Amino acid sequence: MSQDVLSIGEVSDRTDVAPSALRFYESEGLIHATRSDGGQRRYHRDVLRRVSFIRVAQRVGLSLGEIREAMASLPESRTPNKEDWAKLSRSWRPRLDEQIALLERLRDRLDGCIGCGCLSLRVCALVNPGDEASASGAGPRYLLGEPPER
Amino acid sequence: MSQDVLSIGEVSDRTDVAPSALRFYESEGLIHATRSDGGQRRYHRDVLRRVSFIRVAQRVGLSLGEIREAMASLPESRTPNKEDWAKLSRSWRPRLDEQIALLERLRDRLDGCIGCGCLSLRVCALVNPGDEASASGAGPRYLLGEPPER
DNA sequence: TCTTAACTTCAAGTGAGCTTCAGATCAGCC
DNA sequence: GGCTGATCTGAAGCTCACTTGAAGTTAAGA
Repeated sequence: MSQDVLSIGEVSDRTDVAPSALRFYESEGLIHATRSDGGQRRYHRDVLRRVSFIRVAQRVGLSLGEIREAMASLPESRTPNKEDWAKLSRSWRPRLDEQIALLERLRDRLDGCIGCGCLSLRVCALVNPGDEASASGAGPRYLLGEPPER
Repeated sequence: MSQDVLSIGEVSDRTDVAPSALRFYESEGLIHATRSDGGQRRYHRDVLRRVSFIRVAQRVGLSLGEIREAMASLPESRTPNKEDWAKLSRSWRPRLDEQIALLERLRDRLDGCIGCGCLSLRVCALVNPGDEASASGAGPRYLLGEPPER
């Protein structure tokens, strides 16, 4: 088949994404397919990039909903080009930086913090890393010099 | 109540973990409680540390099953001390390092890779970061200098 | 033409990690 | 003793991201 259109099996083989997942993505509005005379899915090569984008975006931590939203910003009037995709994924940068920073904090504080009483408090930055208020406000007690609980 | 034993509400308040989740953890064998005469759960202060450990371990990416397994290595004969917990969490270090490295690779290659044709191939390291064979074997095509697909 | 692998749909199932609900009981305080 | 909020159990429900199954159809190669 492989000239201009791809069957679901070919897309599956080339993206390493199961046919069932591709059908699921279609049902969720993430990818699109035309149909053969007999009703089988026929994909434009473009879908390979979309599927790959989905997989990478998932690794970045995006939900399928967020990914659909992100892809909605691609140009509809023409096939998205390299720069369109690159622009889209550059927007992940802050998110990635944040995630990396979180993991590094986790790693670097592990030794000093895990065993201490502060872990039993809801204000600890390790336990509630997303809690900005606690991080800059009340603050992790072990950083503020409060005695551990026990 | 707060002297030596804690009610489920108190544990919930202090760990910011819902009572339903605490019951669930108990049913999964992750934490333990004694009972009052009337049958209500009574927790030893120790449970605060266990619950906090569970939450932090989840952030590191462990499943509840792995966490249960990890905690099984804690001494049963005595209340685990700071060093016991610290030792346990130090074992996360390689895992954290690995995760951080993965995200950094992702971040650093994003610009050069996302838009390129290699993303449609199953060998791309961004798409299949866990695939050791492809990473060191066939290798990401964009690194090997193959022309992009389109 | 025949064969058969690949494809179709729709509904139901999976697994992780909980939450919600209903109806009943418990515990702390006046 | 009585009130009221906290807690109990067990079953069912939920979200996410898919997979599986059944029963039937299509399409590519000999």
